[in-house]
Amino acid sequence: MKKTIFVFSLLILSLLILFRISEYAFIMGDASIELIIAIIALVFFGIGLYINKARAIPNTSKGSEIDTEKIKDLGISDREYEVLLEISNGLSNKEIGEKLYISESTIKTHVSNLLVKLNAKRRTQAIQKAKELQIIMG
Amino acid sequence: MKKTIFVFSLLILSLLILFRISEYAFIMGDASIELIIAIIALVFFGIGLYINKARAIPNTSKGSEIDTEKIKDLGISDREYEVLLEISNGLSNKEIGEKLYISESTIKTHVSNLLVKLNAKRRTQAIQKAKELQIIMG
DNA sequence: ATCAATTTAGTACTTTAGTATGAGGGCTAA
DNA sequence: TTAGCCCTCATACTAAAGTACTAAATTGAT
Repeated sequence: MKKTIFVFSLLILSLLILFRISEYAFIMGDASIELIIAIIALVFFGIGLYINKARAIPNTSKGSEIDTEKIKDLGISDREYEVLLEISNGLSNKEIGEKLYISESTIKTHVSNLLVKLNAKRRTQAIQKAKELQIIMG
Repeated sequence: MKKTIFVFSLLILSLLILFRISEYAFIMGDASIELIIAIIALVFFGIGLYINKARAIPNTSKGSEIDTEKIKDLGISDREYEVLLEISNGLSNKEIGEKLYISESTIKTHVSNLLVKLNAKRRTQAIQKAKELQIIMG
């Protein structure tokens, strides 16, 4: 939700800025207008790409966005979610610790909390449940 | 592949057309340049959206089929594949054994073989690699 | 400033997972 | 029939994973 708002704000902002640039184009002369148009085309092309990247990558046909709300409902903290992602990438506790620059011991704490919150007995089950709940991508 | 070529051809064509339009803009007068820029922005925004949609769809509809050939190429046997599926369902070795009516010890053998064949160190990594190879569904 | 939640980390312990090896029986193609 | 793979199971390990605490520093909100 916040992301969508952010993206559209950015879009509007870009529009305003580009109109500003187009005013300068009058001063600079007609020769550079085509270049500015090309830049505008590229920028909006990029924005178009970015927006769909955020919502088009995942598993099934349409409703494949990550349910940020559900993560909060489950009481999963930011750090716990990071750990969850690394678990689904197949990393061991030790490897996750090294990647996030914290001790393996801390990872164990996070994992234990995750298992309770996801009602899972094992990390593999946590992966499966997290996918069902659409809080991670398959 | 053909789609990508088509899309990029369309992109280049659009660019040429838009430059043509920009020439008319000189004739039409400076007042409409901002409008043309807006149109260009919108068009390329749309193209950006379309491209990612075009590559997101095959990722789901086409890419969600199981590659039976690859399973054989990896030398994964029928029984091993069954075990792999249960692993991705989050079951423990003991639970898999009970479900398939064989001992946990046998499951361990299958799992060990799977890990070698999938070049994985852990069962979680095996899940991730199996997905990458499209031999199981996400 | 205080309260609640988060993040970090430790110890000590139990439980799964995974490795290495051996071994018997079944099926199939040469 | 023999060579080769597959499935089964076992023992004896080692290595991860997970539990159950305790506890301190940080941060955000009231």
